[in-house]
Amino acid sequence: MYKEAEELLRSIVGDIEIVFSDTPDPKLGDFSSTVAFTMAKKMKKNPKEAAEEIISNLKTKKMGYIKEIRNVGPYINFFINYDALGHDLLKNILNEKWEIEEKKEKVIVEHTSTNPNKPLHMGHLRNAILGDTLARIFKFLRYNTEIQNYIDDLGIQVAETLWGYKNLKFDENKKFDHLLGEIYVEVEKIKDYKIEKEIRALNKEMEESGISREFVERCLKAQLETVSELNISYDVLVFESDLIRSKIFDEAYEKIKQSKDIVLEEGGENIGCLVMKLGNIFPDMENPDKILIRSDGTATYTGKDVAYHLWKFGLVERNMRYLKWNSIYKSFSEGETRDFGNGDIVINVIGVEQIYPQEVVKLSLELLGYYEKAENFYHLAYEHVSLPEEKFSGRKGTWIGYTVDELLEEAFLKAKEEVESRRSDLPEEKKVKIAKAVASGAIRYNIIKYAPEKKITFRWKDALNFEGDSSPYLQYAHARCCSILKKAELSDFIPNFSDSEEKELIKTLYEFVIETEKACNMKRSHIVTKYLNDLATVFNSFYNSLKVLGSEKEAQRLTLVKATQIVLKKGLFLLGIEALEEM
RNA sequence: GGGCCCGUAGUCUAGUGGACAAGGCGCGAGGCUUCGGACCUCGUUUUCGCGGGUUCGAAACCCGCCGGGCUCACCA
Repeated sequence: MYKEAEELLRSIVGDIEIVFSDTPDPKLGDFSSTVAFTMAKKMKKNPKEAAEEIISNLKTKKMGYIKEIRNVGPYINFFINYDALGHDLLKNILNEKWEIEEKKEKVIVEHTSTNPNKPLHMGHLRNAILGDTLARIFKFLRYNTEIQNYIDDLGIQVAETLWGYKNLKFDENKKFDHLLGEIYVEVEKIKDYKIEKEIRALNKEMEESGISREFVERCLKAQLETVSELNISYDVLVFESDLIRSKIFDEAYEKIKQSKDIVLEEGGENIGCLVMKLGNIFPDMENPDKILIRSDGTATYTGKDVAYHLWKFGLVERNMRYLKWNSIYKSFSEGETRDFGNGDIVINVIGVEQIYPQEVVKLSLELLGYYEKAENFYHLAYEHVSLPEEKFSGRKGTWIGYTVDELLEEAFLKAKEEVESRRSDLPEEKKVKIAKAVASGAIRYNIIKYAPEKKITFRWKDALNFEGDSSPYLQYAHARCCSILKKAELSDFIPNFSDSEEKELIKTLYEFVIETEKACNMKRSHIVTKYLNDLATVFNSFYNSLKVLGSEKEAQRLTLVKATQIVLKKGLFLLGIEALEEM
């Protein structure tokens, strides 16, 4: 439809930018273009005359989904042939034909990547939800998509927790990640010089003998249980220890040394370090050099990240082996070979505080001559979730009381209460199922609806809001569709979409793929939530003012309901939210 | 100090050059003999942080301020 309008205009105005926007009132048209403003200059006329001239030239053109083109002052307004559009669109939606072409690029989305020594809290959750949702959008748009979760199993945080686990007494009956979280907070509190020394020794032992692997996996398993309640999963868990053992990092460091801008310092304060020279790129910085390998030969965080990304982009020969762990693969010392990594596009969901180090990783790709890879390296930076009073801190333990498990439990209780009061007729099992889906959906929606660069202050009132701009609002609209559809059979009809509510619904349904593509291109998933909320609003309005069952136009309205149900279900799936048939 | 991000009604947010700035929450008034009231309709409240500029047109783009945050380690 928009394509048709663009082609029509293009044939008159030539090569200038054409964008469409909604009109303020459907009486003026269904959508409009402002090309007349741009053309007015070229034609040396006023915009209104330019618009009139463009229209007069379009008069002779053949039109399909466009019924009429008219100018309102300088605006060129299009009227949609809803019968034609509705007929074809509904047919496609009912067959789930989205007309999306298969992409040849492989996309790797890395998200979560939480240290495996604590339970997930709201801050981690935003990361996981942003990543999972974006990956779902990429998959829907037919990209080959791989989701990675990077497990830093050799870090000092794990060492501290392992030390505490061995030396301190705690309630062993707790969920393992919660237990470790409390241990970690305690160790941070009591650690002195002597303990720190022991922890460092333990950390060294971990790196050399792999004694922490089982411990880390137990914690990871508990974390994965939590996110799976929110329909979040991964394709592969990449353990840092395996990247080291498989010598992928070594190979990557050899490669890095080949760049003339990454040098082994022979003097100065960084003597003995492998350093990325960024003076030309950041001339204003006091100390623009970035150390990748320390003078003692160990890699810095950024150094490891550069190496990891050479692997992600398929730029090292060596690979790891993998074992299937439930439905997810994990890297392991033995197992099968799999084609993980080797991506064309890499998206990292990492907090805003890492904008600079992420920029350095991108620059390293450029310095090594991989310009195309650098171009396809995206840091999806998101702002943090904070409590009204302070920030979440793993060390200080401000997350206690706000873990994802506690949030889920709280949301479930609230949802269960709602279901009880509305649907006491349902069997217990069903009520629980609905309450779970409502709780999980409400949490996901409440986080993904904000633009990533917005800070979120966590308030129970908002997180447990089941009305208005929320997931239950969408789920309810879907359940309504299902309820109607249960009462009648679909049948053929001759299109006659004459009511404004029908038209509005068709137009909104048409926008689904367009909006999803926009969300994908901009890497902003909240565009999808906005769209679905609009769709549900338009549908509810349609539902309230027009009768479906028993009306003269039952067949076509029923088909509209069916199409709405399918799009809502698909859209909710993109958000990782279950589309309930009743609630 | 350099770089980046945020500032839109009481409150939270959408809106990266177009027609009167759009929603949610809150508050107020209505709507089931009607396909499910987790809904709908109407009302309330905004000099889009401030001051310049560019443009036929600016919440959006440029410059300068103000307020808040992040960042500039051989830390992770």
